[in-house]
Amino acid sequence: MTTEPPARKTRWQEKREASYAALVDAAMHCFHERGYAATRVEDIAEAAGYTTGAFYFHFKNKTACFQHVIAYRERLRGDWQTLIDGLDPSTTSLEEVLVRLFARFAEAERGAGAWILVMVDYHQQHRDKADAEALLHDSYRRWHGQIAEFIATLQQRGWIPEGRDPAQLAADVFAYSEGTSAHAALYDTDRGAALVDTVARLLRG
Amino acid sequence: MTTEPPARKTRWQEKREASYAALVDAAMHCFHERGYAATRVEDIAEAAGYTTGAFYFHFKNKTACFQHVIAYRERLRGDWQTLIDGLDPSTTSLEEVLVRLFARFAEAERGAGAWILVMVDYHQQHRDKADAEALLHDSYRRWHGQIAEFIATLQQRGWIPEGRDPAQLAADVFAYSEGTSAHAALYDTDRGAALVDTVARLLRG
Amino acid sequence: MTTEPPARKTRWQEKREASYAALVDAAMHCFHERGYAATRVEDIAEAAGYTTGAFYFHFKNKTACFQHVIAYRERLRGDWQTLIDGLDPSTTSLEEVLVRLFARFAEAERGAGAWILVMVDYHQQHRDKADAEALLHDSYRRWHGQIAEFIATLQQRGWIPEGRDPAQLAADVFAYSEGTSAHAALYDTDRGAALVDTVARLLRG
Amino acid sequence: MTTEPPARKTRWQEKREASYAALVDAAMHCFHERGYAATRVEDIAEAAGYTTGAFYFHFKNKTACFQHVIAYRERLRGDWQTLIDGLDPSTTSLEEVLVRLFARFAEAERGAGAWILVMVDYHQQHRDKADAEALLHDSYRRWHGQIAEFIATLQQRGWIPEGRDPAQLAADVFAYSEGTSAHAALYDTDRGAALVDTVARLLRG
DNA sequence: TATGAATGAGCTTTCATTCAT
DNA sequence: GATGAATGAAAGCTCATTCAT
Repeated sequence: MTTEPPARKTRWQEKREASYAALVDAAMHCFHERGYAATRVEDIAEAAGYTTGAFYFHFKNKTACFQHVIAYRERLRGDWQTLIDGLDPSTTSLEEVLVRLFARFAEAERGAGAWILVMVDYHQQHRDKADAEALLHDSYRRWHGQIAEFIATLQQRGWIPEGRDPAQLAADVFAYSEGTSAHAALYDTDRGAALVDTVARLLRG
Repeated sequence: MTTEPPARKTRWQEKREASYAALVDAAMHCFHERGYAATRVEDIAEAAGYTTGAFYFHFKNKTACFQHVIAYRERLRGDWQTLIDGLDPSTTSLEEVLVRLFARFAEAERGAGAWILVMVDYHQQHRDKADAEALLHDSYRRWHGQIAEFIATLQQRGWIPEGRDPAQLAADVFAYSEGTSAHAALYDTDRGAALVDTVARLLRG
Repeated sequence: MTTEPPARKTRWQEKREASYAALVDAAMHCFHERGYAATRVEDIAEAAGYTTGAFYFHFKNKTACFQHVIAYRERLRGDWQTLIDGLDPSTTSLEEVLVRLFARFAEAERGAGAWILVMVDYHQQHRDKADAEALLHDSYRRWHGQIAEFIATLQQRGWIPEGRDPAQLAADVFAYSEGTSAHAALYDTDRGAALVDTVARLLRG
Repeated sequence: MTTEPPARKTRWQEKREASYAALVDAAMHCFHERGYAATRVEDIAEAAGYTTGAFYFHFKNKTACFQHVIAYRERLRGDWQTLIDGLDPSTTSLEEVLVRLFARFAEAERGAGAWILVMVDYHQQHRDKADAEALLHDSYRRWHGQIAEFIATLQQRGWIPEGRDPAQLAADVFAYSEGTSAHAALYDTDRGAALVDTVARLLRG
């Protein structure tokens, strides 16, 4: 009988979540297109169809918004490590696995790739603000952890030789991948060409 | 008879060159410490012992100043490719060469390393300004060209197997190196550890 | 037969009055703690256990709310002039009367003393808005009138000499009292010390 | 021979001091007319004939500007305590002294009287900012100290009976005076009427 | 050459108020 | 009666750049 109050609350909740989602997504794309510093709060709000007031209803400030974007990206990434479930080295080469993987990431990023640039931009604006930087570290740790796990699986399942430390391989592959991303964006370099090939070389040792 | 005017002119020139040099060097260090966007013109002038007026006497604007810093860094780098003149694979391992190389670069940078961060920062502030970006491309081309040349020499002199395209190897090594730099700065990651080792692996194929 | 509608109406009225009372009281305390300008409408609503919407149901705007607080304070003050009913100069000294009086006011204020600060704050935000200021004048007139009446009684009942104009004495005592309040708040001065003593001197002439 | 550099420096200095003086004076008048909170930085700059940028060249922020205004007012006040040098109780009554004194203060304030209102306003905006408040305390201490000294002189020179503590008398007179100022401004009360008379009563005990 | 006061556009953030539900 | 998401108009402050000297 008293189902109305909860229903009402849900309405607000839905509305709130919808506008929040729109803002976070808009923020991600604005940051991607213009960089962190050059993106004005108003740009984000406008891109989401709201005003700056709405922005500050959802986020304490621009920094906080960025941190929500980081979390959003992790959610988008999903559990990509299951990508090789059911695959086998005898039928699917390492290169093929990598091609699928990068394709998956590209798709999950929804057009907002080369994110390393945004991370650098954010970092440059928050030098020596310990808590703002801590977020970056945590984010890296999670990413890196997932990659290392995945590499360990590749080793166990016979795609690549065992022996090398998965954590180190993960750091290498991650750094190389982001280095090429950055160079492609900064220097108009061709990233795709050798990416898979070189990553495969790194992994095989 | 009229030896004074030229002498005076020289004095002025010297003074001018001295202040120019001080400003460019100060700019490099400021950009390194705070990033491009966060560095104020006054910071640079002050660090060099001058005022903003002097800055604008030497540079059209902040962007132009950055471009002079880029050129300055190239000058600092010098002709590092001669580093292996007189060395031999039989007495000096590839790893040793790389260690010396990175040491040399570190020294030439005068404490202003992880420059990739600054490049990204600059890039983010100049999106879609064709001429500002062109500078970056040129700068990359020169760097990359030198590295490729050096790698070709390593191949010819027997440090690494021939066969792979030096240009591609250069791109890979460069990207990997800068990726680790960025990760070290952003995520408080340990760069030195595997750097030489992984670069050697990349080069050896 | 139709006893329900009136009952219901009463319920609503009660509810309405309860929330109104809560809001006015919360407003008084917020204004006291943070000043008029620095108090946000949301602060008041929150302190009363409601939301801004409820606030605007009861008050046209922040200014109107303040005016209700003024009226509330007058109600709280009550008919303090009866405080000396039954007392006599032969058994109760002027100083004793004053001590009781200030104690009574302090109690009625419910912790929200030094109200002069809030009045000034409100006044500063409403310069040249005639109607907003008129409220202050009326409020003063009532306060001052009550004090003058009380002083006249003190004269008639023999606590203080007759002769001086009660209205002027009231203005003096009021101004002195509020001056010390303000100084105590602004300059961390000790108010209590000489208050009663000096007021007594003023009254005795 | 080399008198030019100092001369040049003086030029800048003069210019700087002129604009500083204009800004401080404009700030005082704006604060007086609109209160502290309601005065925008742009109002001050504009009133002085400059832009907000110039304002921030001279003051770190609005708070700092206010503090300079406080110092300015102390300078304006000058050494008013010498006002009775050469006067004598036998030829000049206490009331006459007070009239001259208040006239002197009114003149020194250059139209920016009832400053207590601005002080309250400032105080309300800086609650619990220890350093901002410390300034108020210091300012009070100096004012109060001067008044106490002056009252001691009045006692020694025979204008008022000795016996009462000059510090306490100073606190009383100061509080009363500012209380009437505030009431006059807030409640459109007539201040001048009894001011001198009541202050004299307070001083005579 | 170099100074440094001044400009002015731009950005982040706050908050009284509204309104559909 | 009450909710709370959203608006929009400020306001404080920063900083690249200019210019008279």
